[in-house]
Amino acid sequence: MAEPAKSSPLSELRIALPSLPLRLQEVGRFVAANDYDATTRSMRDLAAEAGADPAAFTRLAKAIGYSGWDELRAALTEARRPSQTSPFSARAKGRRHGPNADVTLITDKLEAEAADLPRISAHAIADAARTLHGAKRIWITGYRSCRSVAELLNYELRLFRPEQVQIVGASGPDDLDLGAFSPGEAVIVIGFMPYTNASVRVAQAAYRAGTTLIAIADSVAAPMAEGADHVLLFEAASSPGFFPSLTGALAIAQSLAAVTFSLGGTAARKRLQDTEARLAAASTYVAEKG
Amino acid sequence: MAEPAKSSPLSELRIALPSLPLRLQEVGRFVAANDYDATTRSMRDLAAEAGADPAAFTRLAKAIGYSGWDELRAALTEARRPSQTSPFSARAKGRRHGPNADVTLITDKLEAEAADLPRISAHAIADAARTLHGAKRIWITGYRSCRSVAELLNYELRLFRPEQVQIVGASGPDDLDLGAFSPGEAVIVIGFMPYTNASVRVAQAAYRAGTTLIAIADSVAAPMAEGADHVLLFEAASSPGFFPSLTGALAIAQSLAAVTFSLGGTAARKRLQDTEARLAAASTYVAEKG
DNA sequence: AGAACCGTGCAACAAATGTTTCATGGCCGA
DNA sequence: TCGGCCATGAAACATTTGTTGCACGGTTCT
Repeated sequence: MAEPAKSSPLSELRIALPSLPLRLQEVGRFVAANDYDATTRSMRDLAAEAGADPAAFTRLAKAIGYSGWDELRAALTEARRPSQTSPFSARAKGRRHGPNADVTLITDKLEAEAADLPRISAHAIADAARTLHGAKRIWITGYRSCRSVAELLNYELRLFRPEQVQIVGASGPDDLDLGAFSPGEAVIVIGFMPYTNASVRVAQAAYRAGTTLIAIADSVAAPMAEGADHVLLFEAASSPGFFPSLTGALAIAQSLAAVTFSLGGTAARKRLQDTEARLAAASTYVAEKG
Repeated sequence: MAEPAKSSPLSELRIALPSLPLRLQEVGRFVAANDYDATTRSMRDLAAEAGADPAAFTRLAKAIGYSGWDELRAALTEARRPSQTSPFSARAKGRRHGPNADVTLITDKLEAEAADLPRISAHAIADAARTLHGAKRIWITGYRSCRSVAELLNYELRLFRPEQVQIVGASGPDDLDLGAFSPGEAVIVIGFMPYTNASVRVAQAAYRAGTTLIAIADSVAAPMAEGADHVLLFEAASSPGFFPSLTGALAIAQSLAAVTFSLGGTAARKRLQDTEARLAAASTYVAEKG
């Protein structure tokens, strides 16, 4: 398992796709999108559903280096075969060094993050969401790496409450927004150790302004959690790697948005539909293929 | 006698098994034990491996109530189809509308996300990281909600490779950067369905420019994955909630950065220390209390 | 413009598929 | 022991499979 990994037939297909004739690209995409049917149903059957010529499948297979459709399909079925590789196999080998050290690192990291997720307090998130639901306005803060989480939360909340949500500092220096904080509003601060001075300043301003303060942090002792009405804890340091993990923080943010949306009921749903309709009208997204 | 509920073709088979002729029992057991091969390989092929007569398979199918082997195999194929069967029946059971509905939603969401993390391909990430390690320059793209993941990846990579990493469009319109792509560089595109037109444009530009294209997506059929040298898959839709989950994408990004850092060795470590020292000198962080 | 080329759909091909028939051999009841 | 029954394997069947040759239409190069 030391070699650069034999690429799966699907990735071979994907790599070759752009350099293929138009019609072959179509069927290639169809195969990639329906690879399970590709392994089970017949070539003519697939051709009928894809609205293409049966011969195109044979030609596609040959174009990406197989002797024919039969061989491509055989490769696909082998790739799909339920692997008997137990999730512990990688760990059982227990090699910390050598060519597989990277894979081991990733596996450990993912497993640690997966183990941390269920430890997040759902009750705390639900409570915080109720607060958000009642807030007149929602401010979101996160600096450095936490900025990414802040932006996702901002993005999702604005899908159904566009005028009431914004990132601190979005329209000018952060300091300008700090003065705008007022009671009845909610401020969300995201951070973990080492804590950024700026985030603590925001938290303190929020507290002094009498807003509802929600902290997403790695510890109740975090400085931005002081005086917070809600503290949502995640595990940042249990995962290996050179940098703390933000997976937990992101999961919290997503759940927070999901419950807030749920509390919003019909009104929120309508807002979301409006937003989606506007995006569709602007043809932001790639049209779905039939 | 009432007909047993025909849950799955396999259980039908198991029930009828004892009342079958000896030879048919053998074949039936073989099918039950190798149902994946039963759906993919041919009848004669199976017969050869089972050491039985091909006709026995037709007779088996008829004996348990199917019109022939074709129909039995079709039933087995449908039973094995991956998408519809969610690994967790949590979603199947009706969502409660009581006061605990929110907590249930969060718990389900976190559990689903935790279950998806270990399914991420560590090998694919390790391969992609090796590519990043050798890249002269790294471009990162992600639009709309994926922007958050893109920014985190950008942030972490810049900690130890500051001059060689940047987000597409960071210094002006995206289009300006597209022209700057050149071989030896790597372009990372993050996206999931529905796919943004802009991200597809970036992917195509990257492909045409001959850069190494790395796609972080929810499907190998994603348009930005076409022609990609590496595709890192995450599960976006398995988690409940009004919006797809980005937890998997974030986990991938973090692992990617971690392994790339690891490959960087001493040089990367030194760069990281320099960055940290600079941040400390600017007193970005709250001083640790003794 | 002419010619060479390529992508594409159609139709015919040989091979392989699932099914059925038939002959055989063993089993049990009369 | 004979006669009917049924399970079983081998071979012949019609169908479907994947493949390939061919002609048409469009593009590109000379």
